[in-house]
Amino acid sequence: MPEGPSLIIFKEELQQFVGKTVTSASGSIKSFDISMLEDKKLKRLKTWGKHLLCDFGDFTMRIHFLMFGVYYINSSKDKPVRLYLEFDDGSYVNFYSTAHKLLEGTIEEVYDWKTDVMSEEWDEKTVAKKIKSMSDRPVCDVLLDQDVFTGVGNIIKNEVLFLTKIHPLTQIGDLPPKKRKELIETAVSYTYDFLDWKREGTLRSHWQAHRQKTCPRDHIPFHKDYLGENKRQSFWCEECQKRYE
DNA sequence: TGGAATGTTGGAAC
DNA sequence: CGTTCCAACATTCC
Repeated sequence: MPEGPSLIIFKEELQQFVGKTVTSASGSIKSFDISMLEDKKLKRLKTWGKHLLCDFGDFTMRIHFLMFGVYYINSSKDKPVRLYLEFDDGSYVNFYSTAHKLLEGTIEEVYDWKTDVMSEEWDEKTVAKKIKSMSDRPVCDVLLDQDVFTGVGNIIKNEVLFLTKIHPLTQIGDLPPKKRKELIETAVSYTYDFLDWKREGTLRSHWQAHRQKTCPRDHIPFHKDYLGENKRQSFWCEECQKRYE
């Protein structure tokens, strides 16, 4: 389900549990002992890209929603529960199809928010510098690299490449400096647009390339293929998206 | 109705 | 031992 902006919304919706203490915890998680969460107070929630970080003081639980992750607040659905948490005021939350991991120590040591597109600490220079050492990687891969564009997912990738008129297989090193800057800035601005549209419930109607059949600029058919390291679905227009070489 | 999809991980294989 | 590959996870939509 989620790319970075959705995690911001998740964090807001789950904020009601911050400051409350877990009275009961169960589920099908195998990566750690769920009973560790009992009697622990949820101190704060943070996000790093697509990671939801639940700070319990001594440790942090990282939740990843993968493709189909979802949660239900004060309600359930008829599927196996990955994690059920009940709090001291009787409220509860169920997580389904999520991946959980326990992180010891402080999360500040583990995560760098300078690359997190949705973070206040996001820093263009840091990203520009990282990209410099990746000259032979195609842009479609670099945009999905969570250590470079933390929080960007496949939809954002397709839309950003369309907006910047860059062919997905263009290598980073072949982009003129001005274009490279535009790529970075558009990744951020589009991600904020994504968040606004997600809140409005109008995200899909704003897709110009992702899952589209025809280029809205010149009305010729989009190309669709599975590109890059992870063979992710790419939609692009051979006419208006330039392949720099 | 089967296959693909807003994603990542961990372990096998090489 | 480093890298690459692939199954696994799980649900909804077309």
